[in-house]
Amino acid sequence: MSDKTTRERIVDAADRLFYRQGYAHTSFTDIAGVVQISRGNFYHHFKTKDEILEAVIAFRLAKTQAMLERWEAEGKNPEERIRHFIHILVANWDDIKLYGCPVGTLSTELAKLNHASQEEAKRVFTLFRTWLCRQFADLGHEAEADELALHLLARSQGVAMMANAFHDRAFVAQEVKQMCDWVASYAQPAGGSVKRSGAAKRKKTR
Amino acid sequence: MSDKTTRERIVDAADRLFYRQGYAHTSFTDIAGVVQISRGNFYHHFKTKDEILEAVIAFRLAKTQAMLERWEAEGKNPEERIRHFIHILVANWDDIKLYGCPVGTLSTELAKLNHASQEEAKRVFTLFRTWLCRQFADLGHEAEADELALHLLARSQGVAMMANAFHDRAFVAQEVKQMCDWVASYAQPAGGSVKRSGAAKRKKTR
DNA sequence: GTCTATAGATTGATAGAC
DNA sequence: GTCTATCAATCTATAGAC
Repeated sequence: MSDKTTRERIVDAADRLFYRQGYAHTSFTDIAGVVQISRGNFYHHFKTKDEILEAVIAFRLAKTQAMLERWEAEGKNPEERIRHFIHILVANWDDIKLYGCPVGTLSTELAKLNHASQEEAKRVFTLFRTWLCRQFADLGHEAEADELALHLLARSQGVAMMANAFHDRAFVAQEVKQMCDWVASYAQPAGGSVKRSGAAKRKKTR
Repeated sequence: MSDKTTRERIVDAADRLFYRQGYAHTSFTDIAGVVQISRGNFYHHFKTKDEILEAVIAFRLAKTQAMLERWEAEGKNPEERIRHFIHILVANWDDIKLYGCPVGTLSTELAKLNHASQEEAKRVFTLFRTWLCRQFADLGHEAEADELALHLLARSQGVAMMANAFHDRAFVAQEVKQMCDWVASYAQPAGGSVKRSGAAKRKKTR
């Protein structure tokens, strides 16, 4: 931690503060307070506040990419890999409860600000989407892979939103289980007697 | 429009601006520009910016309540009423694409600001939740009604988030159809041969 | 009820000493 | 590379004339 460059420490602090307070509401004073440098010193590392945001987004993109590659290596099969994604909701419960999903909340905030970096921020979503898409394709559902990826992305975003609004951990756990079951229904050999549609139409009785 | 009181015009303008720009990023100057009054004149109607937010939230609660009562009266049965809810995503597509869901985005912003009115803002969610809960109960699913309401609320929030991020109208239409089909599966006489999963399944021991 | 003028604090950003 | 001092703009909020 102490061997990080000042620039890295600024990005680290800004990353956390943008997540917890929002971008617009986080000031140089806030970041300086965490990093323990003077406000003037900022401008040796970044010319504008927007540049800090760009660095934070690049940082998040890199972190996300690394995480997806880790899941890719660790998961024994696509189903297990997708479950890794779904379980973010459980693993990050404490943060999501308080601040929502970092990807979704930054995306919506920048959209409202009509910020120049909004498209770049949405690329974090695209990383997940593309990765999930490939997993579903590997499960043998090439034709609908992207559609399934978007569907799962939407559901996890919705659950994160409800978690933030209602702080109901049992609901999150239940939705996580449902999503895992839904993925499992796509991991079965296709073309059999098991039918599903969209969300998860039908599942065999247990 | 022109026969509205100045106070009402302020709340109207603030409502729209808070939605499109976010609360923190909307200034008195912005609102004054829309309402066409001087900044000083604000304080004759509201003591603080927070008071404007309170009025906006109260306004949204009243609007939502009225809308739910309209759906209640217009819908011939619970299934049709719930479809009214789902179709907000289609009816408000243009706004959602640009600014997301007004309920969800205000809720997450106030959570990040740790704003005093955050709980009040979340009550809009609760209005929908309670209303949906009663519809599912009327469909004969009392035991799991609240769970189903939360599930549907989460899904619509997730779809709104994806709509805002990817601007994919076809995806929204498809998800809307899936949600309607899902509701329909609960409108069938229970205990028959139609099986559903998703939120549907019997609640397990908890 | 609406205005102008302005206070007082904070914002993002700059200049220059060390 | 870090600091202090400071600028100009903007913010919420107040005071007082009309």
